[in-house]
Amino acid sequence: MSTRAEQKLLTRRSLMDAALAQLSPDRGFGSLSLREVAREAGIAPTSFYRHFVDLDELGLVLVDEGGVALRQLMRQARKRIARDGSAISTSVETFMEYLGKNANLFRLMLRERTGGSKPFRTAIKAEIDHFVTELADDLRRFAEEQNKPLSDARMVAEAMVTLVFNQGADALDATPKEREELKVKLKTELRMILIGSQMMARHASIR
Amino acid sequence: MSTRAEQKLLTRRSLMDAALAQLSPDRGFGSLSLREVAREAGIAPTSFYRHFVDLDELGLVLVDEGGVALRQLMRQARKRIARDGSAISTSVETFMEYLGKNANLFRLMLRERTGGSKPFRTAIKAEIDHFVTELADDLRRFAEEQNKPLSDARMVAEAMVTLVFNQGADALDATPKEREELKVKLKTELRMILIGSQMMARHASIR
DNA sequence: TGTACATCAGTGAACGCGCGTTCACTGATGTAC
DNA sequence: TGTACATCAGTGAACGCGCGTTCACTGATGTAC
Repeated sequence: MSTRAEQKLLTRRSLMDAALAQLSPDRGFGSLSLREVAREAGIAPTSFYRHFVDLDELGLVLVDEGGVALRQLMRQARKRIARDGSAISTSVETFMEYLGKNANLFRLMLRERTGGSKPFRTAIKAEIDHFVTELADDLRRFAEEQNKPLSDARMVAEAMVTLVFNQGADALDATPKEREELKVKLKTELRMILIGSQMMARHASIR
Repeated sequence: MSTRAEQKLLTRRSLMDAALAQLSPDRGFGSLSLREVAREAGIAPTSFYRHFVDLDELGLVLVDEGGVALRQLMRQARKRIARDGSAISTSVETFMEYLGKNANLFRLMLRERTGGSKPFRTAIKAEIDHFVTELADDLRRFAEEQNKPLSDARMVAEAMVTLVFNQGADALDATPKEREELKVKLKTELRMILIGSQMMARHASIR
């Protein structure tokens, strides 16, 4: 690849990093300004337009990256579960690890899920939906392997993802100690849902 | 009360209503401007300062109103459960009814819970926390009455509230048909958690 | 390899706009006597 | 009840500011021959 094109990609990346860097518990993507992002990236405001038509376009690319992170997370969790067992505990640990490594990327996904512009919400919903679908598949597979049928796998997956993402948002702003408590709580809650679903399946099959 | 003071209260109310009216799936409280709110309320921008020091102060008053709505909701649900039984189903129905009647008030609570300024998040968290505490009390009481002990009542209440609020946020922007599906899903998920908790309590007591 | 031309990422000046906030004001309402 | 004064909700002009966006430009990099 030519030097010029490489340089362009580097600048593009620094714009995206600049936007991510400005996110915080107090500041959502919607409160960023183009000038601010360009300033943080070290380029003139007008140069921004060489890379994106507006801030929203940049945001959507970040959401794509968030989706990639989610898929990586899912793959990593599967690998570890295959090795260590303990699906719930391992999943929660893996999730929290990814959360720490990509704090602002997750912050974007968690916060703009509600409250962003329409294309934003749609894009994030699509990523999460994909995640839920994969989780539901896994749940069905585990249920079959262990011969413990469960009821409404998709619903179970949705509820689990809702709880994980919400506690994840809390974990982002929590102290390490609080984070550990959140993990314990999260694992317990996920277990409740799983057991509840198994009981409902058993009860339904007896009828 | 004198005419002047009454009029002032009316203006204050119309400022609050104006702010609420501007909220939508696309627009959070953070994107409102003082001038916009004053315009919508039909007063000069400068008159705003006769009522609030800034928009955030107005927002916090709205959060208080949200808290009041939550407590009303809780009281109403208790009354209906006492009459009709079916705690989960009745609670979900009552919640959705309140959601419809105070859409933008709930939108504020649901969205600014993450993403608003610090005092905002703190105030909303306090309201939700109160709600969770009351729910946990109810859950314990029901468990005792029905002689079906449950494990970690507070955790159960938190998980339930998380699910209810998240689906509530979705319900706000859903068609009536989707809303009905959300209700069914929500009831099933809450049942899973409750049953799961009961099973965990039983298992723990056997040991 | 050297030369002449094309491309294009990044620039700086300039624009109009809505914003939050200040200030001195107005005139209706309220109060004291 | 009537009069003189005080209060204060609402006003309109004015301010400085950061914003997004346009435009014609520069000069290094890339390409054709």
